[in-house]
Amino acid sequence: MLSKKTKYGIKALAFLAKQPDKNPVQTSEIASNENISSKFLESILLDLRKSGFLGSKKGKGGGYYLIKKPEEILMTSVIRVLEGPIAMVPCVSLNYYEKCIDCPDEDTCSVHKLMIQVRDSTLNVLGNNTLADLS
Amino acid sequence: MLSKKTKYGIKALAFLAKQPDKNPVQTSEIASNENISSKFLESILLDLRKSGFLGSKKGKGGGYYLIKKPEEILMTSVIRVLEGPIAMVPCVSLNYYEKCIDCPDEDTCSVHKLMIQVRDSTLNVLGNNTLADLS
DNA sequence: TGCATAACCTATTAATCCTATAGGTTAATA
DNA sequence: TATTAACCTATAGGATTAATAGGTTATGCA
Repeated sequence: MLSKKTKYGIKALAFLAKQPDKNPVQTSEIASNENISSKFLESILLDLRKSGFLGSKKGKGGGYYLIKKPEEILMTSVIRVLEGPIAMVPCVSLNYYEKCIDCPDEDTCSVHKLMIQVRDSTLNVLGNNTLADLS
Repeated sequence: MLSKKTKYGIKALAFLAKQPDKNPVQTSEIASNENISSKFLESILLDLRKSGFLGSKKGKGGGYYLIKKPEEILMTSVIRVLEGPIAMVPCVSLNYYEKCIDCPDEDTCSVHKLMIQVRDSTLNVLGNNTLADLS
C-alpha cells in the first residue's frame, strides 16, 4: 500500500504539472485543491524540493514550482523518493537492497523469484509513465 | 512491502508444495527449515487453514498439508488472504475497494489511473503463477 | 485408560511506522 | 517595516506488525 505521503506527493506534483505557467504555487493552494492537510503537505513538498524535483521561493508570491518538465519526471523516481523501494521485498530491490535474515540462498528462495517478476512488471509501468502522463 | 506474515506464509506453502507425499508436516518442521519463529508461523498456518488452503491433523503424526494441488493455487489468492489488497491504493482494489476521502472524482484523479496500471500488471504476474511455479 | 503430541485459541507485549500538529525561524516582497 | 510563505525541529497519537505467553482441545498410541 502507498503511504498517504506518497499519494499526496504525487497529487501535488501533478497539480504543479498542470499549471499553465511556471509561477510558484503556495502550499496552501495545493492543499486546499487536493484536500490535503496543509501542514503535512508542507513537509512533503520540502522533501521534494530537497530531492531535486521542486524549486521554491519564499515570501509573498512565493511557493513551489517544478524544476524539470513534467515529461522528464519518471514515476519510478518520484515513488522511490517519496515511498522508498518499489519492490515488495528488500532482497529484490534494485535501489534499496537488503539481504533477508531468514533466507540462506536467494537463488532457491520461492518468494524471491516471484517478487522479481512483480518488481519488473511494476518498474515497467512506472518507468513508462511520467508526470505528464498523469493528467 | 510484503509483511513478514505474507512472506512466511508463502514460504510455508511452498515448503508443503514440494513435499513428496501428502503426509502432514508439523509447524515446527516448517519453522526450522524456513527459519521462522515457530509460534508466529503457528498463527499464520491457522489462518491458511481457515481460509481453505490447508488441512490439519492434531496429535502425534499430525501437522498441516495442502488441500489442493500446488498448480491449482494462484498466487493472487494466496496474497489476498495473507496480505490483503494487491492494489497500492484502496480506490483501485478489486477485492478490497474503498473510496478515498480526499478524492472527489476518481476519473480525474492523477494517482488513480497510474495505480490501475500497476495493479493490472501485478495481477497479471500473480495470476499467472501458482504454488507449483515457485519451486 | 492415560500419556504424549501437536493443533487450536486468546490475549498481550514491544517495537516500529505513519499521519498529523505545534511552534518557531528565515528570507523575500511591497 | 510589516507581511508573507517557505523552512526546520520536535513530538504526539494512532495504527499496525511481529512476536511471545500460556493455556485448551483433539488425536494417536501404549
